[in-house]
Amino acid sequence: MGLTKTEIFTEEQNHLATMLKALAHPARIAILQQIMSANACICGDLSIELGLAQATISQHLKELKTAGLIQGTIEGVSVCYCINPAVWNQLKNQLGIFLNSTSLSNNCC
Amino acid sequence: MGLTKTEIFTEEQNHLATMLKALAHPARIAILQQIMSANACICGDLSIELGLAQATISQHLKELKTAGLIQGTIEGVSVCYCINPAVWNQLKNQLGIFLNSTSLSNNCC
DNA sequence: TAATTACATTGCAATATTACGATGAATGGG
DNA sequence: CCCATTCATCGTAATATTGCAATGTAATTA
Repeated sequence: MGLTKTEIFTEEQNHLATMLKALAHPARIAILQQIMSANACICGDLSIELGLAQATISQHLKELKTAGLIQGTIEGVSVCYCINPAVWNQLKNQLGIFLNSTSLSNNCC
Repeated sequence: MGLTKTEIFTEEQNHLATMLKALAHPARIAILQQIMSANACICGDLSIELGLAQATISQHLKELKTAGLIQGTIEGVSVCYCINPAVWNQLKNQLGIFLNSTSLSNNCC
């Protein structure tokens, strides 16, 4: 099938999964790290820096943008990308709750 | 191609991506939430609770186990799954560093 | 206006994921 | 030993992802 049964799960579960999926690729992690380390927009040299074709980088950027994690503004000929703070913080919170919802002291298995 | 160029990225980036990929499905999030809310091992009733076929749940559990996020021990006829605290904490740390490596005060885009 | 630069989009090919029925393997009860 | 229970694995179908060359689009420059 290859089709996730989203209707079975809660809005929250689906949303978190979507965000994590956007992060779950080394290229996208590298892109985000670049953007964050520049603390401002890194424009189009990501292709050279990461060693992936321009079309590939553009596609990854689109996925991150669709997830809402980054935003891009046109700056002359090039485009400037940076983190979307609202979505980023929201993810941080939701993920924090999820990852901390266990007391890691279970002597079960 | 459909084949990630892992050789281009750092060990850390690949590892984080692998962990996030394991989490990036609503069913696996739901499974982990169940396991955590029980604070101990939930065995095989996940299939009924989540409304997915037994084979599907088993496959998701395998992915979580392969990622190291959970561990399972045989308990008679059934199998008991619970969080692997070491890997879980390691992920929490690595993810925390990643998500906090930006000062969200950029007035860029 | 023509050429250049910077991205986006399209169209592929290769591979991965998701879901499930059917079947296999191991354990426990009778 | 036989059978039910529990879980894993296999096979398969539908769909998604990854990567890139080629091409399209919009703005800047000459």
